[in-house]
Amino acid sequence: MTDEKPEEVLDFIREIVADDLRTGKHAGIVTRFPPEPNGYLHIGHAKAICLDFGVAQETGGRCHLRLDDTNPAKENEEYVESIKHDIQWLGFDWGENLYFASDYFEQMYEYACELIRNGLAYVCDLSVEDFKEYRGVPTRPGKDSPCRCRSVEENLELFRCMREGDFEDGQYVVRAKIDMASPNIHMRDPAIYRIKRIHHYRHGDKWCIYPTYDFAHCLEDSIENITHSLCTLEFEVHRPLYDWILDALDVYHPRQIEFARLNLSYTVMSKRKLLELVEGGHVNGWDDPRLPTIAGLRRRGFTPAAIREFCKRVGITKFDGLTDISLLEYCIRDELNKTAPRAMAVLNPVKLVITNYPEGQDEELEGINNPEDPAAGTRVLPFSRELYVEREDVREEAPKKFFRLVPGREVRLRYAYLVTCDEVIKDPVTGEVTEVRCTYDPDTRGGNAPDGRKVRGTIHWVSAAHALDSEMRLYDRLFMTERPDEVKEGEDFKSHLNPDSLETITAKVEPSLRDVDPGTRCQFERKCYAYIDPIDSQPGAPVFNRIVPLRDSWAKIAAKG
RNA sequence: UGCCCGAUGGUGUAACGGUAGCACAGUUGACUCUGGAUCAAUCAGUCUAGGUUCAAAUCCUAGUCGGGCAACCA
Repeated sequence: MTDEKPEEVLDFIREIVADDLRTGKHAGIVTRFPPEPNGYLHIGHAKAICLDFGVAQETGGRCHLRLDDTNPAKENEEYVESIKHDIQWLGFDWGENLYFASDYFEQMYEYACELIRNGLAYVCDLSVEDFKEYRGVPTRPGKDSPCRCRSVEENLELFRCMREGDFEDGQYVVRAKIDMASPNIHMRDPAIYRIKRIHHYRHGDKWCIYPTYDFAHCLEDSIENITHSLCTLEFEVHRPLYDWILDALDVYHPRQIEFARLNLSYTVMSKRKLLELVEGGHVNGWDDPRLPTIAGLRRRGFTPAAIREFCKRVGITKFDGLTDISLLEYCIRDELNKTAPRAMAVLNPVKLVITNYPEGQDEELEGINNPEDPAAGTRVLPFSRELYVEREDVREEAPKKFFRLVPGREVRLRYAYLVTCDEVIKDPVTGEVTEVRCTYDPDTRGGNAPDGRKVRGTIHWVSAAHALDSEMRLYDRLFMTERPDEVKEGEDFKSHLNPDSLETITAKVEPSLRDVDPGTRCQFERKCYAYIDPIDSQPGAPVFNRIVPLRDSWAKIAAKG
């Protein structure tokens, strides 16, 4: 018998990396995660983070966190801090390797000068409209800017003046001199420096010219000695430019490799749309638990491990697909099933009275904290004559396969007693069930029948006198359609918002939860996994966020009729 | 209409010229003091057409479909 582990399957990027190590192309691996600090990170970034930091970790290399802050118009410190926090929370560490693209501005300026000196860049004064006009369209070649033949000296001087602030925004731009007829638009003399009199959140007004992404990014990678520059598919067409600039400057040349970004069903992932949801008040901030932001998932109660596991299961390819949100839900359930202590909470309560239980009597029963983890121990559950049970667990009439409270049937109260339902009392006017009356079998304390009779149904309950009233937020998917991005003429993605994505209720919760620390998770048996909101909870008054419902196979049976 | 990229069950992926496998979702059954979990079974796939080869998901060509590219955004 061999117990060789099946070799972990490598995705195509890890294969390239492994090859480069094997052939000695690189002695060590250096990757980077380069977010622009203009928004909060979301689960799509988590995929990239797991890849960038993961590859480094697995190969004993390092991964830089680099804030790609080359456009001060939308960037700020709040975003920088949130990004750092989210990455750390996810479980990754950049160590000493925290960098800012803006710290390379002086070097980049020099590089641009070098390009100019080598006749590979020029200062152009075409207006934005003319710039577009000259660029042409994908199917038609562009034409050379009249500025293309400006002398090196003049270019250098103009560029210096640009930096000095002698010109208006947009008056001049520096362009790489490549090929206006290239079938790749990005090679048609792309802008590499523009004038923007905008206060930079880190460098104040030191600069009024800023490098563009295409010019800056490859140089950032080069300066940091990145070996593998991993990015998403939309940058594929930029790669020739990435390569051109590094070759033109004859500097260290990392390899850019593109992979598919993550798309998740029933949500949106673009920064612009997330911003719109936040600013439009459709959600309550960047950490709204309905959002796919890292902050939102954290607030919802997801764990870093579950998110990492999800990213691992999604894999890395060049296929731009749509991942089913149920995979994410599976990952968190899978973890929490093993780790989350159980508790009882009645979300939609109806009173149950045990008519043969002595009035005024109390007793303490023992509940198992986690059947999946004996080490989690047990806890005390107060029991009394009047309880709350779930309204949906009560029916006046029901098919045989409904193993719950129906007159004449016996069910088990979890960890308590077997009770027989005698009567379902309804409001004569509304027809709503107001109370369930049962009799209990005193010999079944703990829930076991001494005569060994089988009872199929077990339901959860909370003692009415001991119950804690707690706010609970029931979250559902933010959008009603699988691909909210796909909209009909005249619609926008917001028209697919789910109006019932948040329902706030007051639940009856077992008293053991009263003083549990905010930030902990539990499973409400038969209902859901929940997270004690660390922000809104007060001492003695926990507020619960439903992370995800438990799988509910009864719902499927019931739905089929 | 130009260029780049992609295509394997419903979904996400593996197979690196030699038996199409895994996971999620679905379905069925077993078990169960959570209609949870677990276990078992099951459904279901190589975009199309040519070519190369003893042998093609894999290599080649063409087509089809999908994605990306025309910010002085990243």
